[in-house]
Amino acid sequence: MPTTIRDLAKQLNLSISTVSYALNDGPRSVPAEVKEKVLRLAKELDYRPNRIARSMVTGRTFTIGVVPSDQFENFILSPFILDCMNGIINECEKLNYDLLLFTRFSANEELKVADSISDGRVDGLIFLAPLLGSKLIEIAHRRGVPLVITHSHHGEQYATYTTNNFDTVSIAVNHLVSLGHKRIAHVYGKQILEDGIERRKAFEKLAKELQLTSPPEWQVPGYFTRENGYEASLNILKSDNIPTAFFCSNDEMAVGVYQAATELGFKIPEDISIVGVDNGTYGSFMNPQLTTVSQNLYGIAVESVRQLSNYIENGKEPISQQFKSELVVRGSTAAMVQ
Amino acid sequence: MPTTIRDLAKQLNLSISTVSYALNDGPRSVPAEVKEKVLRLAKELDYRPNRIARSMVTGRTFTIGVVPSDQFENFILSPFILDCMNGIINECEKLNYDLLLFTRFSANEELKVADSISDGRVDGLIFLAPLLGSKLIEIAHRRGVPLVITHSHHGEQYATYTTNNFDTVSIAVNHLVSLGHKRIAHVYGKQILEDGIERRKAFEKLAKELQLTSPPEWQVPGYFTRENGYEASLNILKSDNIPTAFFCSNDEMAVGVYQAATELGFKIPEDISIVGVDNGTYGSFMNPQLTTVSQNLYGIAVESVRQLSNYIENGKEPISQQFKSELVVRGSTAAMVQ
DNA sequence: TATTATCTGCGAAACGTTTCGCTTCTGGGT
DNA sequence: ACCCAGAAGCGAAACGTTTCGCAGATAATA
Repeated sequence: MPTTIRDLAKQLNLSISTVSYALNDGPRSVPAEVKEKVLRLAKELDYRPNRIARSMVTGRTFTIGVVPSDQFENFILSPFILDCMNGIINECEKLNYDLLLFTRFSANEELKVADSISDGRVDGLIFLAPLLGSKLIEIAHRRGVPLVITHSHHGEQYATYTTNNFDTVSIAVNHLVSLGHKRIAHVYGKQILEDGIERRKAFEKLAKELQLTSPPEWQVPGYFTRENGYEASLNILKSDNIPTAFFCSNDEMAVGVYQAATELGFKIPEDISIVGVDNGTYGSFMNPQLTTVSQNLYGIAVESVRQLSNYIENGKEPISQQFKSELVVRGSTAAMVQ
Repeated sequence: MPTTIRDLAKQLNLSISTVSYALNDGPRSVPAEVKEKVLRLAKELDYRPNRIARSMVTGRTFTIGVVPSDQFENFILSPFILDCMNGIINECEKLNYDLLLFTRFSANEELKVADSISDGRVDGLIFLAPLLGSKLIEIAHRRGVPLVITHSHHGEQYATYTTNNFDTVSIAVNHLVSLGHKRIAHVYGKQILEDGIERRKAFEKLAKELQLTSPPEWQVPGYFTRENGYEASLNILKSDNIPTAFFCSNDEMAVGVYQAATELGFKIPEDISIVGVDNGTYGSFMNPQLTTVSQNLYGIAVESVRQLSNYIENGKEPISQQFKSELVVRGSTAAMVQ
């Protein structure tokens, strides 16, 4: 029972089309007085256009869909996602898009989810760090939904916004090496996420090249979560063979290492140096503040929205981009004392 | 050019209505063979119903709108919001709703935002800790959009999901008192948010009742952000009159106090005890882990979604609820040593 | 004055569904 | 043999917009 354009037309003895032109300032002109009359009545009757009906005919929704990585409850809105979302949200606000957050990521219903993200409710999709095996992207692409991907590649045909993981790891490890560390452990991330896999490979390569001491038992899975980072590092720190530094494939796991270290009486950075990856906002919450490699999560998010929108609006193909990582030295790393 | 129901009908020499009944299993029956035929072709042609068109006729969107507090860039997706959103998202997944995140909260465009949240795209709205002066709620209500409010009241007519702020503060302060603290500072939150105002009043009342030492210069604005919490507490800690404990109206400000204290060489909790409010997930990231009063952010979010959905689906009026606060003792508080 | 543009405005189609009202057919019960 | 219920299926209305094709009136051009 909200006011419709038909109500306005009837009360003013005008045709629907004329009213529509008046309300939208086009695509045809209407005399100023008519327009004023229409707008006045519209205001009086609290008329607001039904977006669903408009979408029906225009095919546009002015909504962008965000598809977070499926399958991991903790990943839904992790601190990592928080920073991505902040960028997406702010840019969407600027570009006048709203955001449809897809919440049904249960892996066992992949086909349902696929239908859900391509049922006409969004103008385009942003995939946030999708899992490697996920078929969602391929399906959405085949169905002609404009899309971009962050923090993962998925083949040449997609526009992706990423950082170079080898550089990222290299920056972190070289920072530690420059401080005199040679005995370095690696808490690595999920091996079904591109970042997890690549960073692990990078660390292995660098360990060899730089002749680090990092036996297999020092390279442990933290699955990108604080809890697992804690457990994995606890085992190492309890053993009789202890590294002088930890490289963690993301900041959250670094938090876990902080806890394990503190619990066992190690001082950071005096006894143990720790480096993370991401530079999430909460890294500066930590005590001491975390040394990390910035991924520019915010910037990546912003750029992906921009390119997606530019494609939707102007048909300009989005261009993949690789962002630079950057060392952020804070309080969790220190030079070795012999 | 996606397949439509009309395409299916044409290819099968059936009417549109019959195809619709077959696809939806009702509301009328179709013979098993016909149904099978339809479903097979639908699959073959990758048919999926257009949700926009369906919404057009059913009036339902199976989407819930989330309206974060307007006006504060930092508040968009603060750690506080993170925990709320986690609850909302998980419950929406269960109940098969998707989430429309309204990102256009610029206060100067309040009317536009009002139109945006009531233009037919959502079945209902959740307001997250709305500002006290915001007219959005009233407008949406008047327009007949089902809505619930978290972390704020806005008059009897609304369903609200909150905690008792007096209890919350009382729990925190009494914890400190029981540890022997009498000299307590308060870093308070935004005074345009109900929680900010009420907690401040509660602290003032309690300070009087419990005969605490807490001069005006120890009651400082932190605006619910880390940065401001840092600055406000830094001033106090630099003065020659120093409290033995800080009560912070949320966890984020407590982080700021941690930093100020650490920077000036105070040890937590040996020199200074700190209590926060919220029990956000990142509280346990801190070192030492933060003693705080749990607000059950997650539970509040879940319940608000449930009630909203129950209203949408079954017309059952949502019932306001006040949640219990709970002390979470961790490492940032300790007994006074004389 | 005759001819063309330009301005107003209307009616109707279209977007892709759901669902109501009808008609026709089938089969079971008297 | 007759009646009636139920099944099967169709056509069309409806949801609320946008926009195209027309037509009549008015103004500008020759």
